[in-house]
Amino acid sequence: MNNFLKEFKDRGYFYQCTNEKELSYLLSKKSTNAYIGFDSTAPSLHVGSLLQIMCLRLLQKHGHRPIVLLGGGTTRIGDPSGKEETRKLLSEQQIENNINNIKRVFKIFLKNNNPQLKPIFVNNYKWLSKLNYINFLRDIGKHFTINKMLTFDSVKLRLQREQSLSYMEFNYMILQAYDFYELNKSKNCNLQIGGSDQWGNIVNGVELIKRETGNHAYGLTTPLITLASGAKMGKTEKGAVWLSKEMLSPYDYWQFWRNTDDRDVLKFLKMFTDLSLGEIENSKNRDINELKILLANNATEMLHGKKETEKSEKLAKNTFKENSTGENLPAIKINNDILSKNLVELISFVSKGISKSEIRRLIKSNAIKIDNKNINDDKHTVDPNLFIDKGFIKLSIGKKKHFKIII
RNA sequence: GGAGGGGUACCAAAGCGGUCAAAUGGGGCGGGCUGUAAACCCGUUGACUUCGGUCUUCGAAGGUUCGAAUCCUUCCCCCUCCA
Repeated sequence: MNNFLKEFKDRGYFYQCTNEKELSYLLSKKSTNAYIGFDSTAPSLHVGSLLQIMCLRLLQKHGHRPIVLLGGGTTRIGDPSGKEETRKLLSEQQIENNINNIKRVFKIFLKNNNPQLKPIFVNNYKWLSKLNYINFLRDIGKHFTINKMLTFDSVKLRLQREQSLSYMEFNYMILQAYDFYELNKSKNCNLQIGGSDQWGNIVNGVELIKRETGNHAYGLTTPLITLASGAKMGKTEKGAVWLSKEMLSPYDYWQFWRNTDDRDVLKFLKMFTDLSLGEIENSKNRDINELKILLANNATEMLHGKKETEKSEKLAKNTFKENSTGENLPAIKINNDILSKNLVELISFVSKGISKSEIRRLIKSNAIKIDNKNINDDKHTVDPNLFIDKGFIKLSIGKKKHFKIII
């Protein structure tokens, strides 16, 4: 088997594939251009797309060239796959902004000095917006039968559930197939990768290419990752795990990985780090918490760089080490005025966004510590003398949030 | 176009004149256990509060009533069925 495909499988990226033999041969024979389309409905991608990004990275590592399609065209339509209801339509401006933000993530993950392997960015709006309806129906539409389209899961499920599926959405798969066809012609792209829910769309593209041009193109899908807990990956209590430091701080990103379920750690090391499979195999018996740190460090470094990663690791150590004095925590400056008021006011100032009622509740439920000492009186006023020795106090809210308070 | 069903807190879903800041479940938060995991247990989950209370919520706006999430009117939105 081709090296790329082998690693693809060994890392757990593989779900299914059209004509594996031929694809394997193609990938061994020459450098191939492959594309993945990304949804541009949000200003950033989140961890849910990370597996796809890792696929492109792996591709690049094996000497193939990634094409990133940021669907300005299809985002305007909305993919019905896996969606229970019609999605909200976005304005042109929003989509453009999203695309620009998302590009930055790829520039990080797919950075490469070899000009032959640099990612190619394409926006399908460029060609989709130029389509002429009549010509499109005649040239492309003739290859699609409604009979077949109705059998695709994305369509079937919506119909079964008696949920409305607009004609617009119904056309999504044709447009995605057309994208592949277009990229095959203009960028010599012979492979499309996607999540398992994209299978139908991808196969349509493969067939369209075959019929229109006689070329052989291939599709490869990745499994849907579910966590050991059964939940979908990528969402936490705090919302989506974004791949942008504006939307999720490097520290929180690090924490996301650090908090991986025991049962998922090895799987994630394979999927989301560059550590070689051999290395991972050898570390198997290491302490589980060490492995989580290894995972967090590798994953965070890939996205946010070494410096931010080291900072995050250090901050984590500081935060969770019992009785740490807290000097390395992020500092928050307050003034004497706030200090002279009670604790509720102080916390309210430090941790914006939580209500005073909530703070009172926290205080009553023993969640608040000052210099590691519990305070459960909501009328407590912080003694300014505490600042004398060290020049700051450590304020803890629950076990995971700690602040260094300076005057 | 016709007939019916529905919009309740983060989500799902009860309530159908006062005892409703609104059952229950999920999620969140906090505590316990522990390993920043899982599982489990407990508490909590509108805001403000001098802890006595006060104020604002049940699609929107009006109205009836001592009193409305609950009744009436108009409007907006969603869904199903028929055409």
